[in-house]
Amino acid sequence: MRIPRVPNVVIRRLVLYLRTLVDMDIRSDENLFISSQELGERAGVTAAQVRKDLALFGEFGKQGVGYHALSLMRELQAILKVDRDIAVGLVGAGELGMAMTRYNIRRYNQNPDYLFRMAALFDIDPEKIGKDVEGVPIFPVQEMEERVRELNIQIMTIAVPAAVAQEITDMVVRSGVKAILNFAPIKLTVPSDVHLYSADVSLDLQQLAYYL
Amino acid sequence: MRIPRVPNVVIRRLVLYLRTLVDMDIRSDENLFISSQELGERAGVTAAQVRKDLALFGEFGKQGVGYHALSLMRELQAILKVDRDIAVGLVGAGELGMAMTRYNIRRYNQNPDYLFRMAALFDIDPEKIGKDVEGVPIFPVQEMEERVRELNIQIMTIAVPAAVAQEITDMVVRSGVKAILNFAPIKLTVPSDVHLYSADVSLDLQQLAYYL
DNA sequence: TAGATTGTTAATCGATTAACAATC
DNA sequence: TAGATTGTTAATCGATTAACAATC
Repeated sequence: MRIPRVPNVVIRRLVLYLRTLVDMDIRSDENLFISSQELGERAGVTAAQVRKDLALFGEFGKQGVGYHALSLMRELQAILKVDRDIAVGLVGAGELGMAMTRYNIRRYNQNPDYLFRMAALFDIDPEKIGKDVEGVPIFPVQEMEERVRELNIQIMTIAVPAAVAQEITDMVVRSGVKAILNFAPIKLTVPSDVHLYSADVSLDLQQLAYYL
Repeated sequence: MRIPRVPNVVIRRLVLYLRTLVDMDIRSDENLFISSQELGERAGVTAAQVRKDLALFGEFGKQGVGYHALSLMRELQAILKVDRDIAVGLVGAGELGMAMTRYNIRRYNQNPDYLFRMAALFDIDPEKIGKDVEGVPIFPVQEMEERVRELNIQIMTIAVPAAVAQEITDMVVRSGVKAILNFAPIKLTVPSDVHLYSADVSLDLQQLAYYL
């Protein structure tokens, strides 16, 4: 099936639908069907939107009945590519980086559907290098290229100070990683074939302040 | 001046413009003017968009010259209400919560333009209650309503496990806080007069996986 | 004055919602 | 069969971009 260019917002919503299904504990009922109406309500979007989004990728529903919940969950996992193990790296083993890493590891261990596996941390501090966080080794940033290849790291998380974030990003790009999740509060520049998403707590806080 | 309903995306961009100006270190030149063209380039949006966004709130520019950088910065701070001290609370003094708190405190101490002041943490763990994180006290969640009033907490950050996040949110709402930043990976429901923004790392990671 | 850049209107683009024939 | 709900087309809505007169 030919998939047209998919807007970013649609992907964001697919992730939401998937999480809604996962949280519903649908495995308890093998034969559960869910309508676009109900899925929409639970995810916080309209029924029409749900149908439109899903229709972009195929025909997953049955008229008069709805969507087979378990199948839809599997389909969404496949579309979003979260049905396979994904090795994740993190640069900057500071407070935030450590917290993120532990958080991720915990989810990975507790939830068999959560396949983001922390594979390596990178830092410049000689004090930290060689140590590990719950079994995840800390390597010197100089070894990034080598380790990315060796461990097949597909997503790199950046949690370094803003001042060095661009420099580190360039390194990550050179190491061949095509997807970056950035926590540094600064605008990063990457080549067009690299996908960057920036999560910035201080932007979020400032945004909220407007509504006070 | 009458301000029309402002779309959320515009607020998001205003925050971006403000940060761009702050990062430019414009204080070194009292008389610096910046064009919508340049500001747009630095922030990653078109010049027309910059002008349109700003025009929603007033006329800040000068034809043929551009915007007085320092004045624009002050205007944006006022519009976004980040020109005054804002007391922030956090529920869930776990790993992530602690990391966020320390991160915020550090920024507050280092940057005189960053006015989000961590005022209190809340937790249920008797081990943690009574202790403090870099001077910020940890209170029992039961005292939330009282402490919010006493400390004039305006934004509450939620960093508790997903399982109790809605329950805690209801408490936050009862305590009178009108702006919530949520880190728990779950859809929360709040009354329409409460502003909620959810930052979810696992959603971000899943979204990135699609582009692999 | 000449050149540059704003604020704003009009044109375009894209995304959401409504509606309904098809069909389980 | 009757009722329900899909997939999809058409209508609506909103946001972005282009263009340009006003003016510093």
